[in-house]
Amino acid sequence: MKMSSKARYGLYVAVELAKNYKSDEYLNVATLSQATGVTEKYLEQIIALMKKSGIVSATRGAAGGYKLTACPEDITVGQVLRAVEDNLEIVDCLHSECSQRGKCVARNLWGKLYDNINSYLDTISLTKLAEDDI
Amino acid sequence: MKMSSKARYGLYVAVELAKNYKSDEYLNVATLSQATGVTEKYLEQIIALMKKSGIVSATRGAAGGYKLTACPEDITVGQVLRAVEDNLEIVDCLHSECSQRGKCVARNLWGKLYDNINSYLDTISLTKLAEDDI
DNA sequence: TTCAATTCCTACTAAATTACTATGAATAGT
DNA sequence: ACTATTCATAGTAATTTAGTAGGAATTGAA
Repeated sequence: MKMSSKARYGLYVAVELAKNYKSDEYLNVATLSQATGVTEKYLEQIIALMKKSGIVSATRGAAGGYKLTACPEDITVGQVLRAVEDNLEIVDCLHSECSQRGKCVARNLWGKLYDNINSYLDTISLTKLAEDDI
Repeated sequence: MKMSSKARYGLYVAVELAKNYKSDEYLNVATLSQATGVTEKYLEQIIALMKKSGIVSATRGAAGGYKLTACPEDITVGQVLRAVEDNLEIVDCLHSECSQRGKCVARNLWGKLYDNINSYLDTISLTKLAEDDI
């Protein structure tokens, strides 16, 4: 059970955008790539997921780039990770087949664990994360 | 971030052994395979991990097999998962390289999340799991 | 002491997933 | 029109997961 690099990079991006929030300017992917050490092309894909989930907005062309759609106090680490890590879901036996068909002892457990993880992650805002106040 | 099949199968095995705990007899891998629907050879490997971590003991030969080393009230889901899922550790940036070298904002977060997950998983005994009292 | 039943050990392999790379179209501003 | 940017999508290499396979070691019973 591991966090993907997308999860980590997603947080890096979120923190950079949080730092830039007050300026109200867009940060482009080249800048974010430099700040985070992740290639531009990979970041594009990660940021696309964040955009899709609504925590980031974008504009194209000169002076284009990305910014947060809300202030960093109001965006949580949980939101970022759920956006970026398609699989925060721990296990997909909720939807798919299972050798135990219905009587799986783990099923309920995974659900509760998922809730537990998310409610923790949702207590941490980007501001807190950036300040390492966790 | 997904639970592996080993994690799930490990729990299946643990529950079977828990059910059998009172009898004080050993359950062999063929029986466990039938009960869980997992191949014998794969189960062997999984149970080996549980044995290595000390929650299961074994004996060979006729009437051999496996049993729990403690009563099911005293063994937690956390113990099983840590035994079986080498990677409950979420991320290994604690030991290895990281594009941010030291100033990684996520590092502390992963540690706290790990603690959070484990302390939850350690509140659930095998007895509770078997009864779905989670 | 031999035999059968079992665990134990370790190497191999196929499938899936992750972590990128690559190409180019669409759009916004000057 | 031109340039700077995001957006969309396809491809690929590396890693991990999930499982197979073969046989050695041990135990208990006849």
